[in-house]
Amino acid sequence: MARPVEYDLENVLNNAMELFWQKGYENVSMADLVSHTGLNRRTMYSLFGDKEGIFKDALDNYYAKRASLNLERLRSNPGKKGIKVFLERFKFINTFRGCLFTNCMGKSEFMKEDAFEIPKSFFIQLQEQIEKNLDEAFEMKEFSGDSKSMALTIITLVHGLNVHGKYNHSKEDGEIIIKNILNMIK
Amino acid sequence: MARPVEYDLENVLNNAMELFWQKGYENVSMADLVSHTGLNRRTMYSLFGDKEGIFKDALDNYYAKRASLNLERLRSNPGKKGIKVFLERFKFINTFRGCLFTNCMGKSEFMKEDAFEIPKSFFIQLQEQIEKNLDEAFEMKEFSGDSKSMALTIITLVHGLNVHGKYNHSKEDGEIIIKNILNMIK
DNA sequence: AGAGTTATAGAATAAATATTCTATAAATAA
DNA sequence: TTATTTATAGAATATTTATTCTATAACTCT
Repeated sequence: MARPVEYDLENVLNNAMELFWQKGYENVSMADLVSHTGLNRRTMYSLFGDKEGIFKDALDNYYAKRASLNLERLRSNPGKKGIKVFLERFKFINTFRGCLFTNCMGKSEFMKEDAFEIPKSFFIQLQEQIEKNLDEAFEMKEFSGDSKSMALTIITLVHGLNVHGKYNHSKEDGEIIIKNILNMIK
Repeated sequence: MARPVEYDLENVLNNAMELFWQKGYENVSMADLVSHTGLNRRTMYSLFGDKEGIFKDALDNYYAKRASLNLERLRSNPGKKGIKVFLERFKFINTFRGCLFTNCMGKSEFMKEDAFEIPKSFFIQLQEQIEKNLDEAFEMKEFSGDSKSMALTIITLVHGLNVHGKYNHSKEDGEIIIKNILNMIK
């Protein structure tokens, strides 16, 4: 019926996500988005409405394609194993650019926007899932202690790891902390 | 010799700092700075050069007036006591706006700028001082373990606390983590 | 008092950047 | 084929926001 699209939405969102991740919302211009996604300026607006629309869809994409994998890793490996698998992904993070979600907290008034619900609910789910894994670990005699408090400590260390990595580009530090966390679970 | 100033530099820097802290570098306009500092536009430029100059001086001010106090608390209270005093300040943070330094990582290319040295060296000093306090704690039989690894874990939890507080405005969470850290030192 | 110096006020300018507009192109269904 | 629909290209416009300019004010030293 109409001219077929030349872009791949998947690709467009991934490229936009990378830009926002690398530079932060306010430091990405529409010109950047146009040149890095290859998408036409006008098409951009008709697809996403405005810059904030692109941003929100990029966050959705990040959740769907990356962040939610962390939940999956925990769910599909019950008990301590899941936490180990989850944490070990951080060893392969070598760009030290932190977490897209957390980096975006710099966006003006972000915490009051709808889009903030995406990261917020993700971290709530993540913490709950870690707690669930710790409860399973308790059943499996791998852990004894307060699973709620330990889950909170773990999620805090994960946040901290993302920040520390930006100040100190040391791969060993990540490994040490991951090892320490796993040692705390016993 | 010349017309006397009407502003108070101390105040100007504090107000600028508050703005950058609250909104992030790119979301603060010169108009904001002018209206919130009460300083004249032109005077602003002659004092600081440009917006980045104001930002850099605000970071210096933050270090001099606030951040460095954390080092002092650790230094003046040897051993575990210092870590306790240092951590307990976080109980009184109820605005959940995170750490000015870390929030600024959203500034474009911040990590490649000179100003980045201010927070970077601060966190290095902080981690070293925590390690020193742990070594003292060891001498005082308050702690036995790897002070290097424990200092790294503590600094990471402090970073994490700042991030977690943004997602979850719970005062109890901070207290739980602080309690947990102190329990780890034994 | 008057010259010299720096501060202030707010308008004017300049630069960056989000958004819209004017064509034109490529497809399909009738 | 032709009408219709949506995509693309890139220029044009809007807006926002950093920076500079033109006066004018307030002080001190001679």
